[in-house]
Amino acid sequence: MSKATINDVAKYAKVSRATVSRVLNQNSKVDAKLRARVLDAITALGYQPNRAARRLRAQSSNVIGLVISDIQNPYFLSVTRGVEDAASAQQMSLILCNSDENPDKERMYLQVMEAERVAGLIIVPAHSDNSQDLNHLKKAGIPIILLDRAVKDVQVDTIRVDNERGSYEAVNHLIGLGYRRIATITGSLQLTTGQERYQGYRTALQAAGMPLNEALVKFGDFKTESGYQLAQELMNATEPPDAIFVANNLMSLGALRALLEQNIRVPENVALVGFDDLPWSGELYSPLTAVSQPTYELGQEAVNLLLRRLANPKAPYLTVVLQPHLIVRASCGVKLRRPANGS
Amino acid sequence: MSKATINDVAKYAKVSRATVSRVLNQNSKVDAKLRARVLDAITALGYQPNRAARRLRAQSSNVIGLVISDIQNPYFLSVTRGVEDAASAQQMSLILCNSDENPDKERMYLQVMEAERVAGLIIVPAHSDNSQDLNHLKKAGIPIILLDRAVKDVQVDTIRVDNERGSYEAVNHLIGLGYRRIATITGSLQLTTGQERYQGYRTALQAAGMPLNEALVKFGDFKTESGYQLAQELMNATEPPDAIFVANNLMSLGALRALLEQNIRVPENVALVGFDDLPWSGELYSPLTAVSQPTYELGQEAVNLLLRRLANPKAPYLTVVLQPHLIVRASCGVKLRRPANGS
DNA sequence: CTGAAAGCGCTTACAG
DNA sequence: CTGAAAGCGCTTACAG
Repeated sequence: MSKATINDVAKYAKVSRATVSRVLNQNSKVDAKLRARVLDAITALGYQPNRAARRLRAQSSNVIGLVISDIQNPYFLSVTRGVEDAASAQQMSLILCNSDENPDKERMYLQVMEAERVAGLIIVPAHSDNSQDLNHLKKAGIPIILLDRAVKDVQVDTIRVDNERGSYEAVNHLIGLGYRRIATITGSLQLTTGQERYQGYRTALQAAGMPLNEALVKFGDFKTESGYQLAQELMNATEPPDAIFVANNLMSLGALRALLEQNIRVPENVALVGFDDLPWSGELYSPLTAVSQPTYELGQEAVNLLLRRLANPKAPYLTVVLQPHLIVRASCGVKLRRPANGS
Repeated sequence: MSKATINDVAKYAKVSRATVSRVLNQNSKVDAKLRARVLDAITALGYQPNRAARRLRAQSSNVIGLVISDIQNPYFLSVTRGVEDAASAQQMSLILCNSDENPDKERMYLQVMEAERVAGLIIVPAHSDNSQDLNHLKKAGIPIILLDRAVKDVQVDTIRVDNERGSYEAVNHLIGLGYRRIATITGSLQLTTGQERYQGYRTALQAAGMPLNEALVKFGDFKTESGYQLAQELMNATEPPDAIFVANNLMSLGALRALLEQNIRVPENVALVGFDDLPWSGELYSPLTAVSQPTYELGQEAVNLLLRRLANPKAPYLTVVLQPHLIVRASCGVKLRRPANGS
């Protein structure tokens, strides 16, 4: 069965195609009788307007592009959910791509987004230097929202959390509990999240008058395996840390695995605090104290920023910063070090 | 800056639009000199073909629709990754929707898919009775691949795991360890996965000559909260079970949370085996013994089925069944009940 | 191998 | 309020 087109509907309803189009788009007045005939015809023929044709003609799209840097990361479950909900509330669809932290894949997908003439792009950039590609898209008239990470030399709307403050709080919490050899497993300094979370660690130490010990700083890549490796390195050193702040969720899981394998108890032998909460953080071997990001809201706000930009392309660029908050569970050793009712 | 079109490229390269199109689509011979001029023009103008126009004219699309039933479920991290990888290897993009287990949302999204004229649809159906919508799409010429769950009265390609065998193995493993009051928290019988996993439980009991005790059977909805609730119900009964088989990942996490809150030790007080493995199952409070599905392969195979169907629309419909396997960790109590080197 | 022309299914000034 | 007509940016027989 071939698909019904607007012509079929027009014939069936004995009106012009223009009238069918007007009924469909609801923005101009159509006589009630004609409208009824058109609606009948649509149901009778099972008509679905061809969006490719509409997009071509109207030069506007109801598709949002979403480029994620690592679709395996649970962080994006909730972010994507937020984007999807907000988009579908506006009758917009989502094209989803996974750059896999790979600049080449990212470039390819940006070309796809351009070719699709998406209404706008929400992207978690894979690196902080792709200003060229992004600016190209911007010039092509596609609004861009940067999510989670910033990019040098590109002026666009941005939504992210206050990473520095989040890790400051996490590390400060450990300091308050009396830990003195606090290590960090942090992310790549190529990413703004990596920079900012590392900075929060340093600021907290500094504010407490504690020296920065380079032997206690390990740089990972935000993936599970590096958390696993680096936790081993830290614990196998001659002077291991008494606490570790891990800069994202996957590395925290990797670190936890390494500690378990070596029978190092958390928090008795070493305390652990992570960045990014997980829905199952409370059910982990050592329930994880973590900096929780409002991930769902991050996704929603990204769409809001996009809608705002679409409504007013010349509006000044906005950076929206959401606040993370520390969720205290057992892995930081709060029960060992303080009374349970401690503030 | 307005976008370059094929006309601009043609003028710049001093050839016809047809020639530009031929260079772009690589399927017919173009003189090397002309080709070079066209390629130069494309780079010079930063030209990206408009996919909406191509789709309209060529009546073919390089977009795959993916409708997921619950995007919050970690199960789909890996499935989506598999689909994405396989699709991008074929230069195809993904439109992602989340039906949220809601038949109305699902229907709406199926309409979107039809309107987008996607090349094909991969769907995890939200209920087993939407044959009407799916058959409509099928008639409209859009190939459908059912993932994970079957639907009544609709003949299409299907990819799923052997759910009955998976839960049979899980329950049989518990029986082999000597448990005698084995409860199950299973999913809705509206879903084939719910039916099949429940059936596997019953078959295993039956094969062992054990009676089915209805007090030990609880029906959830595959979401965390129901696992939490039903585990409480089971453990608060006058005769609680000595083991629980939970029919999916989220309910397993919920059950684990309930047990932790009540200080019920796993597996010492009650053993736990789940369906669906999680990347962090080994780092859970009680490392979870679980039936692991080949989720990534499920996603990839779904795309393969789709490509096969696209290549040969009249081919007989296929159901591909992948085998799950049991991963034994601590939560089933294997160490309590058997020597560590037991087979 | 190449170009002129038709047409995919819509939307939108334009005229009435 | 309604219809005839033009045109969005492509691809693809068709002719040469």
